[in-house]
Amino acid sequence: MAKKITKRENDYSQWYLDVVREAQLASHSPVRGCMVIKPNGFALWENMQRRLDTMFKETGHQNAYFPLFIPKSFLSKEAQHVEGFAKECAVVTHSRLIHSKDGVSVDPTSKLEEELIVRPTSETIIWDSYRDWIQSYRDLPILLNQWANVVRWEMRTRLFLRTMEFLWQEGHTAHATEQEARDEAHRMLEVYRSFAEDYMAMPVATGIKTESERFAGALDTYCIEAMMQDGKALQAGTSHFLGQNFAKAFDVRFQDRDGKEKFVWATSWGVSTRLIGGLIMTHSDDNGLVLPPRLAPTQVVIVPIWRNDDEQSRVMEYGTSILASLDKAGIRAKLDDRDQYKPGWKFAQHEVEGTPLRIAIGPRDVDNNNVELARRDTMKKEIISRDGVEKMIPDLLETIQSDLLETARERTAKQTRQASNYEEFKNILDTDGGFVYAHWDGTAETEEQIKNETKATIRCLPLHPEKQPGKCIVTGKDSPYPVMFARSY
RNA sequence: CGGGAUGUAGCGCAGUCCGGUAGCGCGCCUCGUUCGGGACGAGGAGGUCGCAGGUUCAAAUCCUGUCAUCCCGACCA
Repeated sequence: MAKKITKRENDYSQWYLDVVREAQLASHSPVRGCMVIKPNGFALWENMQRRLDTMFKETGHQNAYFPLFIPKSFLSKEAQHVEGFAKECAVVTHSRLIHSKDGVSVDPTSKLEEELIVRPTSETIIWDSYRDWIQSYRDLPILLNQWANVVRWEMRTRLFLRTMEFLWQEGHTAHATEQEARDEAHRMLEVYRSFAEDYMAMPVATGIKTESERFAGALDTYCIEAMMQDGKALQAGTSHFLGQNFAKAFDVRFQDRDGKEKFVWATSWGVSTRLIGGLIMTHSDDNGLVLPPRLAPTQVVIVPIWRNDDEQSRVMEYGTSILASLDKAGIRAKLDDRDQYKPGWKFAQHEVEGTPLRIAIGPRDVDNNNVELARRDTMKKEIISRDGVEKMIPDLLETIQSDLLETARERTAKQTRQASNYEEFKNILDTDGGFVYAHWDGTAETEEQIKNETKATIRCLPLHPEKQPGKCIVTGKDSPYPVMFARSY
């Protein structure tokens, strides 16, 4: 079984690539650093998208769409923002090809007056529009989201975790008051936290980024951080309080109730296809992908078993009725009736693709009015009565969902440690990795030193710090509370 | 972008040192037997050896360049 997948303990990176390939989620494309998302992977993304989209709508947001191309001049309007993205932008300089000896080449006469940047994120082009949309406090708040692709010219890429082009959603909101904008940034962080935990079954730490880790152009960046099986952290989502930086850069003002003209307050927030990488590295095992039922494209697969035509028709009739029951119960179920594959092959295939539940039915089961039920997460099998299927399966799927979260929580808890001095800190990172809480003196210099010496960064500071004074593990200076470090993806 | 490794059929690999016109396993196609954990037999298809130059009578093999992937650094969601 699962002979094509490298064991995690042997080579975690290779295991990850093997799972992505064998579960047919994505493959490398002819374009460096870009990926082809295959139907299995995209179906998973669609389920994530659908749920997130609902959550955005429930919190009062609407979808819109802004252009892929951003005039170069827009990007230079917010100084911090430019600095953050300048090194990783794709630039469109020409608009035409001409025939040449080797096929086609760029027509030098088609050079653009103003070059266009392929969006690395859309703050600038959106705030340019907001200037026209906002005159009065009555026009606020604006609560928009867009589903889009963005491009960041990365040096080193990994499928889903870091690709040059990726799919994401970016929320961009405009508010009359600072408090309202801060509340929005927190509200969306909470949406991300509950999506990660309740749907992905991926426990996350929430917190606030240090100055050096925060989004270019933001005053505060809030994040959800997840711990992967190999002890490395993954930034899974961010929500930014942008203050009035973009309003000032794009001159977006409104007249308030008091008659005065004021700059608008802003937030932005996003999660990307990187979440799929997090999902894989949270639950999957040496047999392949493990998917949480709430997001799995197929929640239950029915594998029929037969030896001859007579058995085939009996088993298929039985399977079809079970499929109908599951459909009625609102379960995403599939009857795998492909005749060219044997049952054993199908078992292995659905296993590697992460289908949460498998029902196997053969002539014996038809005679006894039974089904064989197998859980992907625990690999345990049991025989149950067919009559209980439509009642039991939905409950079992929810059990799997909560078991996955619980297992991941326990693992993350084991991977979360305290370090009281620098030696211990380094030792934990070099042996087990994971989240390490330690005292820090609050300076960027110390943060930088720790990063250079240990490769660990401050993943986040607590949102609601409790006083727990101590001494910085590097400088010995006073620290009000420990902060969370980890090596990260 | 720097250091190391790798690139040969859809996937995994051998062949490269010592140049002589490409092979193995899985998968794929046909037929038959099979079918409760990746079936078996027989027959068959599939590769400009990552790409581009060069050396040579002759290049998967030697030389140069380039691209991609993996690992390690710098950068990042």
